[in-house]
Amino acid sequence: MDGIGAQEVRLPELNPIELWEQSGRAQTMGQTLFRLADRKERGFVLGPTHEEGMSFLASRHIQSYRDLPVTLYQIETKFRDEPRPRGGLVRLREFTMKDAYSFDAGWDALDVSYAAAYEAYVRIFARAGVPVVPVAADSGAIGGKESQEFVFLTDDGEDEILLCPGCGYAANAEKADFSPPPAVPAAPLPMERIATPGQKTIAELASFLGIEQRQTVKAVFYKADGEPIFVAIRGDLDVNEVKLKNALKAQDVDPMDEQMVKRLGLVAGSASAVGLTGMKVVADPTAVEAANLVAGANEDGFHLLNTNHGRDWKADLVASIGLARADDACATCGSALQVRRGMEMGHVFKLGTLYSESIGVNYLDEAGERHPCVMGCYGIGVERMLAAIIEANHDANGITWPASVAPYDVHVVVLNGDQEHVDAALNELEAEFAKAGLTALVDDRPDSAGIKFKDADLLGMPVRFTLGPRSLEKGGVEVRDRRTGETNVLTIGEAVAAVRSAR
RNA sequence: CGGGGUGUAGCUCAGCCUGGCAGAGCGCUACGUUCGGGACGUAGAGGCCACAGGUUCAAAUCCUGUCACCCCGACCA
Repeated sequence: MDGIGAQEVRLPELNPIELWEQSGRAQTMGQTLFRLADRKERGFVLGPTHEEGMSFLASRHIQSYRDLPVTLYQIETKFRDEPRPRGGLVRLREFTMKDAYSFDAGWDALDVSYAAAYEAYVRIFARAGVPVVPVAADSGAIGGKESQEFVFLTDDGEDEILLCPGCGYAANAEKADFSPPPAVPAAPLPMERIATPGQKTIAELASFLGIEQRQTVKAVFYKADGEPIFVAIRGDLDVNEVKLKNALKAQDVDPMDEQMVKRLGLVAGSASAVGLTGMKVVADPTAVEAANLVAGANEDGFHLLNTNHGRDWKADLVASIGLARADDACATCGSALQVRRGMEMGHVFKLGTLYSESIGVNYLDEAGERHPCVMGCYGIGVERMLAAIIEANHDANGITWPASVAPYDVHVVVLNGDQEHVDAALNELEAEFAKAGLTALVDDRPDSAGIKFKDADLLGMPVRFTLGPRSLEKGGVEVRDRRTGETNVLTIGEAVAAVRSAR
């Protein structure tokens, strides 16, 4: 971060609620905000992220285009009342985030700051020994125009990632574009009502009629911010709820509950938009473009042959809301997409002027005109990254920390430390560490050597020094590389110098 | 919030089905031996069986409720 000219700061965790009302997120973040009140009943929130705070800080200092660009960052605790904390360090109510925010004069300038942060992230993950894949992502509750996640691929991950082996396209399933299989070409035929007793699912219906699933329309019911939504999508596809939410510009999209389905008189298993009134109809292009699709007749046990959009029904909104799956065609090059699971390590966003407008971060340009700053924000989950570092750097005996992120440079196992000459050598060693600016974890417990060696392996500092009567006889300390097991006996001075130069 | 699971010694767990003395391994304490890749012997200490009710002659065990934690879904770094 410092390397790209970012400035470290530290913001309060305790924020007045007014700041969050100003940005509108007191409402939009809803339940995930930890709220509290002081003795005078003034409202506060514990910061779940710091777009508001950073914008407020920036608004006090940025006046002219000459003040820009500015990137501020901090490494600080965030609080989120998560619906379900889980997985040890993977999802916490209280976690540490490295969060950075850039302020620029215009979108082109943001692209430069964004690219710099992006490149810095690539270097950070490489140095920490965590293999990540940058993927296109949905920006979720943070908002903004464009965003990319850095994803650590692991079967334990919470996210589904689609990867294109052909062109390198990579995206979170929430966001992923793809080309649905083509429709079966046909000229429109007259609509026809037929009996389909007991056929509830698309698979049943298709095999009952001897047609392909892509020759049907699937009806799915949702509730978007309390409003009923009827979704029509070709039978061979599933709905991506994130895309649906974005298309509707809704805050919350959930599958419709049974009471609501009943109240609205919807016939699950035989529903369609033909003749439907009283609710908004959202259609995927696949349902609109194909001809002669089989749809529900809105009567249990009956379906309609040859329904056609425009003639028989009409969508209020047409938007791509299909969920990409393994083996779907890449939208760019047509190759079959692959699916992997992954864990989100970091996320970079082009925020735009969302917060600079609501909080009031403005600058005067060369012409003396006032504009809101164009912002970007960049986060890394520290605990989550810790989990990934260990996942990516361990062997059967324990952790194998990359030197760049090891808690200590050296693990010193002291044997027979009660012997005077061993103790004297240890004092000398510690003095050398101090002089060299190295940190050491010294194990001088009166336990057996085996226990201490096992613990050293488990904790996994990159280098282990063994200091005892036997090593001193051989001329100093035994130096052992945690990963390779390579062992040498060196003098105290040589050993410390070797670690220092390797760091 | 919906679904599933678990709460017993410091830790990991058995015991619960089929009610009847509170258990094991590890750890801990003492002594002796051992001592550079998780040693051994002997002797010990250690419990409101999550909590609150109920059933019963008798409850860790059966029933009801509460709480906490873990796992699966919606949220995200």
